[in-house]
Amino acid sequence: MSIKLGKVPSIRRMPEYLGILNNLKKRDINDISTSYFAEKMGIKQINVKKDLDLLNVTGRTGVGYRVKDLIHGIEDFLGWNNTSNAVLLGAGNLGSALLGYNGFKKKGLNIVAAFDLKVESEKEIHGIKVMNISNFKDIVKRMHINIAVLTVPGEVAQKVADLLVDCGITGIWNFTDIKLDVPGDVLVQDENLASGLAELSVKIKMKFEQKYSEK
Amino acid sequence: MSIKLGKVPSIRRMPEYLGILNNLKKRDINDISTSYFAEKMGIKQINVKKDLDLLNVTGRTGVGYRVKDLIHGIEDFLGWNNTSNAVLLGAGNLGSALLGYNGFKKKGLNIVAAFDLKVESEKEIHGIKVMNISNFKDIVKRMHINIAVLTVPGEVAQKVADLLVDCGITGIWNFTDIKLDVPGDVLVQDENLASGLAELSVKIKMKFEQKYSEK
DNA sequence: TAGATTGTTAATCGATTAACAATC
DNA sequence: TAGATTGTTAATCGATTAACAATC
Repeated sequence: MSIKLGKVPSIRRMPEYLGILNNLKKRDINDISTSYFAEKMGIKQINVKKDLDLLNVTGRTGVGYRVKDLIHGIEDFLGWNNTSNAVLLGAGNLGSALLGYNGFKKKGLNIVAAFDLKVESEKEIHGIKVMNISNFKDIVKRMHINIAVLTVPGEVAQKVADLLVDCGITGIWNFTDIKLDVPGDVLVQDENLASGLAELSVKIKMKFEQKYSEK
Repeated sequence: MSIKLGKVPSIRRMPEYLGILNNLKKRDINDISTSYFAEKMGIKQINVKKDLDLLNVTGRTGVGYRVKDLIHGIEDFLGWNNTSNAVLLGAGNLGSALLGYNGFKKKGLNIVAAFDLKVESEKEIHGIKVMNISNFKDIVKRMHINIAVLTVPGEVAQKVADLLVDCGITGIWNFTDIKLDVPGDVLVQDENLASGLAELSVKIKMKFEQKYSEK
């Protein structure tokens, strides 16, 4: 599906604003200006301004924005005010790590169950039930699941994705490095660790080369 | 440090090309065209063309590129042909998961040791030694460490980053959601899971709204 | 020769940045 | 009134896309 998103970089910055805002709230600070964010985040003030313009929030000229308004504005914008039920597929290293991450609920993601090909009898990891994948269809039918977090080994990723699609799941957060082949109405968000490492690698390489060309 | 990178999106796509290429190599396919990548990756052929133009590799008009040349070209471009030694800080859920990921070495990253605040006596996770962080300075001094993978809890992230800087480490792959405050010559690559989830959340929200406006 | 594909230059699009007016 | 900051429009920059020539 080709949804016209626009502003992807702005969207990706929103959680960082939210983190800063929640911190301010904790410290009972009620008003904040774009230049504060800019300084904290190491970006330009005008960039922050443009990002916040996407929200349905008005600031007060000469004063700034209300922290409370921005928090609501961003949660609204991201849809993090009403929680989505999610399942996790593949309770290996990475999957287990994600099950142990408590921050998801605050981010509108409620992992209700996990499934694995290898798990025989039901068990729990970090308080979340892990079942054999054969139970998947039943559970999904009973609950309203919006998102599947895919952390299975690459070799079975497509097969599991097919099952997800078959069960009517239309949002997949894909942590495998396989490019999934899914129908057009299924959303896939690829999370690729290697991209970040590639970026860092090139930066290091450039710094190194720069160092030696400076002599 | 403000290194002029240019082409960040292209750099981030390189690992995916590499994955496809290694697959082709395994299948003994020697030549490949840009349109093959485009189809596999769901992007435009001309986009692939431009990406490969960054490499020091020439194709043959009417035929395509040699798989072997592209693999070498990308590894060279990313600096993944000579391995960097790395340490990991914070052997919690995510840290342990990363220690268990075998793919890093192929990506030029060799995690030689891990450190944790809570670990008392030396132990091993996935075959990698985990020590108390008090041993950090000694170990780093003895080995040539280029990169620190930071997976500690947010509360101690800045403190640990200070230690890293103090020990002369100039490349940090930051998995915490804290914006680290480091000297200008230290490279920080932020890996922010929440950004991906934000993107997916907005897409899902838009799909939902679209669905109901279509009636 | 016809087809496929690289190589290269130009056009378009979108994100960032700049400039300045409006207003608390 | 002066200072700070939002609001808004225009300029710039970089990435993607288009077009076509060159060549195997």
